[in-house]
Amino acid sequence: MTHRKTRELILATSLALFNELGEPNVTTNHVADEAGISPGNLYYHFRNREDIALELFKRYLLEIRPLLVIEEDAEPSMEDLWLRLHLVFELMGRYRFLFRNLTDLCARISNLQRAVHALLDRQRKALLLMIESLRRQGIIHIDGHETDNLVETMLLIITCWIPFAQASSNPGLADGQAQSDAVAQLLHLILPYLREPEASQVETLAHSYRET
Amino acid sequence: MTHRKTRELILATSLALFNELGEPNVTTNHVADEAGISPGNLYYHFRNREDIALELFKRYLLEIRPLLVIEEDAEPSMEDLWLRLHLVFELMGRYRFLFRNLTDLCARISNLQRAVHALLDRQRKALLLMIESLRRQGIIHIDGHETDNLVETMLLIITCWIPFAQASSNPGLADGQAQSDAVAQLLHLILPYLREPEASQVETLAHSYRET
DNA sequence: GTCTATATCTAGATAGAC
DNA sequence: GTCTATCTAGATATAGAC
Repeated sequence: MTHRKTRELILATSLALFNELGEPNVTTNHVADEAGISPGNLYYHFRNREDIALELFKRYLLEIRPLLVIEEDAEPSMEDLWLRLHLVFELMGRYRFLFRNLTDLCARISNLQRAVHALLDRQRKALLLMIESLRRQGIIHIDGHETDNLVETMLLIITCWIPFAQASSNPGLADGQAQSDAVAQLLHLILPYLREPEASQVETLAHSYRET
Repeated sequence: MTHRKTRELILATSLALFNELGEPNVTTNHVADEAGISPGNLYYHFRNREDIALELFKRYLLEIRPLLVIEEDAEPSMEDLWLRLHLVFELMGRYRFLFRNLTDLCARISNLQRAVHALLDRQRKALLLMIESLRRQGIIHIDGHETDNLVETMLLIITCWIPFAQASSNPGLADGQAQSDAVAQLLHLILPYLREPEASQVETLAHSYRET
């Protein structure tokens, strides 16, 4: 087996186990066992478990980054945004161990705190650009002060929908139901500020979304 | 030292350390050391660390319960609700280790998952009664379907504002700034549905709240 | 690159003296 | 009730053979 392949196997196995059991509850032995390699071999490829988690976080970053790019002069429709949100939440679900206990991970892995902070800022800016754009198009009607609060609440939901779904015993984290609920929740947040016909459209969309 | 007193000392010391460092990062030795007793003594009073965490959770339940009682026919003003929310968030701050990684705690401590689930239901009902009451008084204008979404989002913020504040590196968790931010965030959530003059009042309130 | 064997270390937990 | 001493288990991490 080539170097690259074993490394990838370890990462894939770790991701699956981390997501299922929570990263703190998965030992390196457990990962090695599940991957069908020896513990020693695992330590040939990674310095420790934090190293694995950090690599997985980097990959998450690589995948999320393009989803946060909002063109300054773009004029996205509500459907564009809905699609975007959907992709973000789907991605988060695939790396859900990261969000299950973000605080502890940050405390344990050096540099992660800063990276997470930067990511939050990036998301905040993307949301702001998004709202601004909708406002320019006249789709949404909201004043500047309210915008800040709306953005912060959206950010909270985006950051925390996974632990909340788990606390609520929402079983649909793997099959995508929890993701749909969270997207619907976000859409509902901006509903009061939307003009017609977008308001009705979003309401219908969010409703049908919850059903799936 | 009487039995009761040492037990209380262990609980108080554990709560402080759990809040500061996160429950998974605090060992029984650490607690004993900080409390100025021997590790053996700690195990005389508690079976293990989970036992301590569980006892702290029970005390949290005892304190939160009266705050969730909403009289069926009560007619609370916005200020009553604001005060109520403030008390709830202050209490949560004092037991913040519980919310820092609720998912892991539930996974590790048997029966906690069920208790947390019951607590969430109780909170959901209290929020619903609260909204219903405001609606009966004509203070708030919102249809039934929207109410469910609003309640669920409020519940998410209540459950997750602590990990979010930590992820955002909000340093004010101990001094109460994060609590104020969270209360303001909740108030803003119902703002679009409020009639005048309550809307303006709440806006002013939330604004001044963030300043403190 | 991968294995087996093992060293090290830490936290959880208990026994028995006082 | 509290202490000291200690045992155990389990996880991390390394050494050295293949």
